[in-house]
Amino acid sequence: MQSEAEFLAGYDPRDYPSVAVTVDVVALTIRDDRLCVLLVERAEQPFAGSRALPGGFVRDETLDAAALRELSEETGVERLHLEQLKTYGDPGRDPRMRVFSVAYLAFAPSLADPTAGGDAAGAYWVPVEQAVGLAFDHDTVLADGLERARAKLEYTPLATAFAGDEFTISELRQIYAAVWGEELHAGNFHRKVLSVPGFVEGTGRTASRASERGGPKPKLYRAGDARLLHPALLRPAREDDFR
Amino acid sequence: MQSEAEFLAGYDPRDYPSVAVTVDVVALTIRDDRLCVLLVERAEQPFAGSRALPGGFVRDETLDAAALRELSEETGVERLHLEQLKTYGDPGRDPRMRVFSVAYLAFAPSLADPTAGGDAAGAYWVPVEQAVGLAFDHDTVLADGLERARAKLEYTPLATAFAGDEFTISELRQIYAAVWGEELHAGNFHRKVLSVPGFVEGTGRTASRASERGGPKPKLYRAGDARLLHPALLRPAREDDFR
DNA sequence: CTAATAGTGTCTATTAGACACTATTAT
DNA sequence: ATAATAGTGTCTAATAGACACTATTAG
Repeated sequence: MQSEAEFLAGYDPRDYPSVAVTVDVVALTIRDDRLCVLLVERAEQPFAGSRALPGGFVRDETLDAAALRELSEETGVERLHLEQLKTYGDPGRDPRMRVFSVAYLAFAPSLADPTAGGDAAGAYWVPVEQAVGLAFDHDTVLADGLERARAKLEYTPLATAFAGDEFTISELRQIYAAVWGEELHAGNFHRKVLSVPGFVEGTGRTASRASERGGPKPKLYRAGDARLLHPALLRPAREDDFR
Repeated sequence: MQSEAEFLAGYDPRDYPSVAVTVDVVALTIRDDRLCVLLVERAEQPFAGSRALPGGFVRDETLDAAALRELSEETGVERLHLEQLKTYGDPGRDPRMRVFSVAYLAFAPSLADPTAGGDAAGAYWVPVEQAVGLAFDHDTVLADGLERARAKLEYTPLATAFAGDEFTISELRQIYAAVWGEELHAGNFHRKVLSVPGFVEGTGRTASRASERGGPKPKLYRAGDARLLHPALLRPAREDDFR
């Protein structure tokens, strides 16, 4: 039998049909209490002029690094949660060649408007309900990312990744409301968040100002050390989700 | 600006460095009340002679189809649950070239011993705790697959994918016990399963024989139409999982 | 007979959620 | 003053889990 070294010496990668691998990022943030996704306007073919998720070819780097790089090219990265979502590889999803796209999901605190960069003519945050008709199969990718985000808020403390370093319980509640698209009972939410060990920890400080329409000055919290919420913070059950 | 048609005519895929995409499958089943994973012994370089997850290069097909095909080559596929797990693409994870592996997770009912096929010298079911020292980064892939499987049993009815068409509540309980590695209280489990709408439905029939050590003849059930378990069937909480 | 299992009853502690209430602050 | 908010109290229904109990069957 051939040794591994002999095998590698005789191996020519060009014997195989050419494929490409890209990363695409579903980057989410909350702006004005609305869940928004980062879109770019494509300057290059294919789909020039269409809106798409930010992304690009993977270089000599890990997939995580590629996703972070593509995101950095569009927006100043601060604290950021980044996780792999799913890989899309149907033949024909890109007209150029066989392209596999590894999609990532990112949660970002509210940021300044992004700066266009790389091959994008422009980049901007768009409320998710207005993000339709995207290039490639990005409508599907976005839908999968939103479903993952909604589920993750239930059993992980990732909602804090949408907030700044310090936040109030009300701000956290508005994040949940924006992602889930449902109002949450303020009193019950407050008690629930504080009852989950490690979700948030008090800073001992208080906001310098109350909300625009009055009320006491709320206490400030920061993210705790829990990686999972136990018990979970379940979204209101809807019968038709189960069958 | 170039039209999309002009762009495609001048586009040569060979201008880009060559990469390959494979699928690897974490196929799980229950044998003798133990959770087992399907492994192959590699006949070809690299890692010839090592054990690995079954898998291979993606052809002109969807990723799902590739995973199903690779699995069929090793074992007779029956009812089977198949879902995408995660993509692994660190530079250097394959000594030949840049290889991205899209991992899949499969749940199968107990099957006959698999037949070796394709580039595998042999294929067999191995208890998961004995599946260590695998080729490539497959130890990591397996660990990720196991964690996903354990989590999915909590909030989906996928445990039924490990059972035959008809099964008893005790068989279902032993599936949970094997995947989670914990004994479950028989009485409470029984009541819980029947209380979740759509998890299982009665067949009206009864097993022809009781268990080996006596007891009443159990009723037979089949999988119901629920896609999610509500309320979920949570595994016993362990403090250190949360921080 | 003996021992194990299938399935049910009951009790307790925990939790989700509805509702109510007080104190505080912006306008 | 008015209205909205932060935070807490209380009650009810649902649930998880501990424990107990009966009936049934293999050996």
